[in-house]
Amino acid sequence: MPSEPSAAGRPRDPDLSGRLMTAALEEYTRTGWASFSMQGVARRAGVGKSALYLRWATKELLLVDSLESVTRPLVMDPNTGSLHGDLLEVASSLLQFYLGPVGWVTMRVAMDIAVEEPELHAADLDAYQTKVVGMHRAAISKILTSAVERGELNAGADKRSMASCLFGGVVVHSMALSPSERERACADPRAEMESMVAFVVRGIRPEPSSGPGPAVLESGDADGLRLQELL
Amino acid sequence: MPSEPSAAGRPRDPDLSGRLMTAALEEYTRTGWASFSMQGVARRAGVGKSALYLRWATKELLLVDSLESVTRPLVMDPNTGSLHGDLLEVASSLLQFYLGPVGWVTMRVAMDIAVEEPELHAADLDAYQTKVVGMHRAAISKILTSAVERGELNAGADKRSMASCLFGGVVVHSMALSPSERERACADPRAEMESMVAFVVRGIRPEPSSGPGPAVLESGDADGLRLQELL
Amino acid sequence: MPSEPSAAGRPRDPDLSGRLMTAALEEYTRTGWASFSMQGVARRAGVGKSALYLRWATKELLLVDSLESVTRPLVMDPNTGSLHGDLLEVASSLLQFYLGPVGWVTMRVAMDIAVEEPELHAADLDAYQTKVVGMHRAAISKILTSAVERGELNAGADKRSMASCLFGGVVVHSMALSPSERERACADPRAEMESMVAFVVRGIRPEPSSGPGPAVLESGDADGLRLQELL
Amino acid sequence: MPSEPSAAGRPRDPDLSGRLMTAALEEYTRTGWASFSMQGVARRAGVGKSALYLRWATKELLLVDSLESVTRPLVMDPNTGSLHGDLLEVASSLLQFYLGPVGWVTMRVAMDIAVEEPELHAADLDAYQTKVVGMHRAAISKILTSAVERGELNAGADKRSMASCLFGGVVVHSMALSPSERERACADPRAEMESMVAFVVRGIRPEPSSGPGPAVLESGDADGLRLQELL
DNA sequence: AGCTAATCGAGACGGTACGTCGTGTCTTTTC
DNA sequence: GAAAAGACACGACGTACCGTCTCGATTAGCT
Repeated sequence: MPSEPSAAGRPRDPDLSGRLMTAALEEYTRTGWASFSMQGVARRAGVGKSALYLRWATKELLLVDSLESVTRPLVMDPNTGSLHGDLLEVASSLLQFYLGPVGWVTMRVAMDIAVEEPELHAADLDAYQTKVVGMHRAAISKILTSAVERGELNAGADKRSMASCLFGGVVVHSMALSPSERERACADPRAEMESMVAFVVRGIRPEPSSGPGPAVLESGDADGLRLQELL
Repeated sequence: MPSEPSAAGRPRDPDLSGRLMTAALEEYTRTGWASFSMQGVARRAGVGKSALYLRWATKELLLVDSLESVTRPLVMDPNTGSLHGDLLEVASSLLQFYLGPVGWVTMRVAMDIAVEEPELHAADLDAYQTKVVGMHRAAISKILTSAVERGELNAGADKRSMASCLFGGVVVHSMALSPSERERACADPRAEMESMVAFVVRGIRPEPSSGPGPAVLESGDADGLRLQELL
Repeated sequence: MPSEPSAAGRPRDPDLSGRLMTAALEEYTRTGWASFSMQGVARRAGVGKSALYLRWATKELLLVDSLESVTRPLVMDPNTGSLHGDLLEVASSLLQFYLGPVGWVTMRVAMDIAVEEPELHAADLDAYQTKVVGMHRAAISKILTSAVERGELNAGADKRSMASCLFGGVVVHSMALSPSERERACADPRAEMESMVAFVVRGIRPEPSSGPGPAVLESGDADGLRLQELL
Repeated sequence: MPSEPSAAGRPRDPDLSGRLMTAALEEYTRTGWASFSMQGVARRAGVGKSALYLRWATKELLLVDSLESVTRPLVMDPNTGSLHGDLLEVASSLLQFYLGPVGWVTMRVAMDIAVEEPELHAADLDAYQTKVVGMHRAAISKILTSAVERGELNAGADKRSMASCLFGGVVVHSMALSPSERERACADPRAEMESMVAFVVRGIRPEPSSGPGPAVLESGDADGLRLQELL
């Protein structure tokens, strides 16, 4: 959604906005935020800077729009009929997303927003945080609501905490993978998420009967938490 | 802890590092990350740029050190006797940490490391990651080990997923708070974390009595996930 | 006199040329030549740039037309009966002209033409030069011709040098005046030119009685003229 | 004379100012004032823009200094013993100067000064006008003063007008030459100036005896004043 | 005491990006 | 079918900061 176009005069090139957002994402993923520049995006897209500034006043706004444009297609409304199935769907989707460059960018921008003083570009970027990251957490929340309807979850449960745990778990997991693990996760995200979803679902079940016993979690390797695994 | 000083030659001004970190914090709190510049810090401190570059190679490292220097150490060694109590201690400490500017920067740098190509700055930043996140890692490892000893957690459990969920949950929670919620969370971080920790502990308990539910679906096909092709 | 309008198609807004020239003059007087821009004129007039470029190819041409439109024609056809009187008339007219903004721009453009490579803009600008400077040329030619008829000037005289001296003298004089002298010159241009014209007329008089003086030296060698080698 | 250098800190590269001025002149003569840009000068010299802006705040000041640096060597203090000889020396020197690119530039800048609003860069550029163009006119004035001492000129003569006429005549002449005439003038500037100097000297002589007679001027061609000849 | 070696202020330097502005061309709609 | 309006590629503006560098002036410990 670039800024309001006008009626009279030469109309804007309809393809250009898309090309610019694509170029912006390429630029960002290649160089990171620190070297993300309007100049660079224009260069990469083979256009003048005016074409950019006509549509987006700052590079933040450009990046936000660009991210949104590729995030939107991520439909997060599974309906497998079970809490476990729904969460597995969403979790593996999210993992796939945050393993890709757009996911990286999304998290980094979200962080930049969190770091930024509120009075600065707050208005511009807050909407983004709500839209993109919030969307993901909202998807999980929705699944939890369905679970309440099916009786799989107490109505009074803290759905926000649950959603944060799963969402955060996925994100942190995606960041902590070694290159070889990364490859494996890309190849089969559902298998990658199976264990974590099972863990979360177990926490979600409304009323656990007491009786402790041996867990059936098949673990990962139990060699303690390496630094990379933690973060 | 600025970079290794040398033996011979004129010794460093012992006060200067402190003055520079103070100036860095003033600069950061006044203008935010976006306008945080080495030049600005030097200007504010009334020194040349060399005094900065002799101690810190990048502004990230400077800021991290500066923030660290004013942060009291987290409570990372709880011993409440129960898994729930220990995790609540750690979770609230982490929340407190990631609500403050030190936590923001820490996450930012961690993300930069995760995203960065391994060959770039790896040596520089890995040391940092170890330093800052090290205590978190040690604390969580210790808690989980204690839980295994107490029989609250199966030795073969996927500790990695559990840690990711708790850690990620706390971080995401801290990022998603509105200003007013933020204030509340700062005031009483334990209350803020109570619900999430309870949820996690429930998931951790070793053996659920009943079956895991009808979660045998093979997950349909990922309709709506055109993400990969869009990148 | 904007460039040739066409017959068919949408007719030009008859008022627009005038409005544009007015806007150009406002812009020029407000900001000076350095910040005189087509864009600024278009903005001030509230029209698109095409309306300007359809009529004037360059901002010089626009400004010249605009200035011309508000300038009364010079007195360039004197007939006082004497060479001195005629030249005084023309010289003071020229002085007046080159003291005003129209004269400035005229000289600027003339210099651009003289400096420019012949193949560049030659066609465009030659027409302009003819139009603006044409009357000066006609007037001076006529005066010199009359002087020949009256016997005040030898038919074989180097009229070119004479004209250059007078014309150049006036222009240089107009450029070298201090603000206060400028004011005085505008108030009474004839008095300002009296001395110079007298000097020129003395040189023009056909035949000096005595010898030309001891000017037979072959001029030494040009010590101190290292200019050419320095370029 | 770039702006005041400082005491402390790394000293300025002593050669750089010269290289920059050379690059500036190259740039100007190649492209004219309209396309004369700091950026272009920096590019040509292979330096950053900071090196330019450190020394000259505006491109006008840069150009002025650059011109001065090549104008200074033009020693204009002939001493042939006669008015005619002195003037011929100076006139041919000036002609040579104004036929070259530096001369073009000098005149154009002088015009820009005359055109500019007084309150703008007036302080900056006025000095230049006085220094460079004034220097040339002053040289002529000095010769005239010597002529007064030798009795070749009335003490009460309007030396300013005379200087303007000769100076202006030379400049206008240099601008009005066709390419072929230009070549001829460069080859032998004294011959080119002979006629004009003779004309001026005749005007200068203190008291003409009456008696008209046939001029000895060997004219140019007498076919009227073509436009180019006038300007 | 003289030497060596580092610190430190200061600032030059080659780069690069900022966001604004102006250029001249091009592509539409409007009359 | 030209006029008019705005999009567009291009590039300069002057400022700011980057990280490296070269200075001079300190300020120690080591011969």
